[in-house]
Amino acid sequence: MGRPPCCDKANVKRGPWTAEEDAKILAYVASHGIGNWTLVPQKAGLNRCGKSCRLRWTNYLRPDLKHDNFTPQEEECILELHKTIGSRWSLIAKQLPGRTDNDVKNYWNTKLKKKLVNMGIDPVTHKPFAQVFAEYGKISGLSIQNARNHIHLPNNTTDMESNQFPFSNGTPHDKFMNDQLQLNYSTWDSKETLQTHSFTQVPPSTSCNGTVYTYSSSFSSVHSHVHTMPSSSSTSTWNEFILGHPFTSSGAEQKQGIFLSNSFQKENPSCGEVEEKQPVEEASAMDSFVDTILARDKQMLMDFPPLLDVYLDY
DNA sequence: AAGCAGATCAACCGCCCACCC
DNA sequence: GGGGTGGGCGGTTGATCTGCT
Repeated sequence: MGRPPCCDKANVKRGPWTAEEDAKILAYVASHGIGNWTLVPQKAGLNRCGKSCRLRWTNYLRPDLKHDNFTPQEEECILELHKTIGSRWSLIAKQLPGRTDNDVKNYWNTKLKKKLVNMGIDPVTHKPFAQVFAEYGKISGLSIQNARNHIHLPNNTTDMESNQFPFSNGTPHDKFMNDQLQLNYSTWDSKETLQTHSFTQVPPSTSCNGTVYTYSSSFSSVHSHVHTMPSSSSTSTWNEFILGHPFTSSGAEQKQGIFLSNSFQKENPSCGEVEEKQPVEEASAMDSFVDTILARDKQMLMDFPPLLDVYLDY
């Protein structure tokens, strides 16, 4: 038995708000303030769901909202924060005065995601597609070339033209990656060095109120990295490691209280709580995670030999 | 000018969590 | 401690706008 609906959906108005309804919300908030939204429709004389009233207020009517286009500086903030904490739109929006989570989310989905894709960067991981594909092979225990064979990375156009796509779990991200693979295969070459990207800090003239981050791409070789990971003798648990990892969303969430209040905010008091610029090593963070998973997997197989007979396919 | 496709964004949905009793 | 509730959140939908043919 689920939770009862917050209102009688059959008898409340839905869809676009009229100026008259907006005026009622504004008048109500002006005299009563914000809070107890379930009572707002009744008290304000609106035939709307309370939740809908709250959304209308927070996303549109709030006097402190900006309704103009996103600035390049705001864009850089969003990119940097999304790279660090993922699609935590409300957290990102809090760093952008006058913007709502809905604004940021829409801007990301309609503009920034495409922009990254055009740059050859996977908007989910913020890593070059080539690197993501390479890691897919790595997770499967395959070399890049074998990965290409295993997941049908394109040696030539025929694979792609025959619609054999590697990401086949049916998740939205898989579908997206397949789409991007299709879009990018013609220029991709596994022998080519992999593309990495990083933020370059530009002297603080404008900014997300201070520091400008230029999202740039460059071609370079991919290096393996030595990573910290929980050893079998470590007192920390695997779960703690994952939770504590700054580039997993949960880890970022845990740490946001720390990094969001540190140096960046000092330098950028209003845009504020953005992580200090990370150097190129950041791009390897996901490598670290993947490598660690693989190492742990290996350890498990050693600990539990019967599992050696089981084919583990991620 | 009409029709269509893609882009945009306001609004909704449903889940989750913190808070209160 | 546990259940109920309000509010917050991320994902999704769909109406409208815009540009192209």
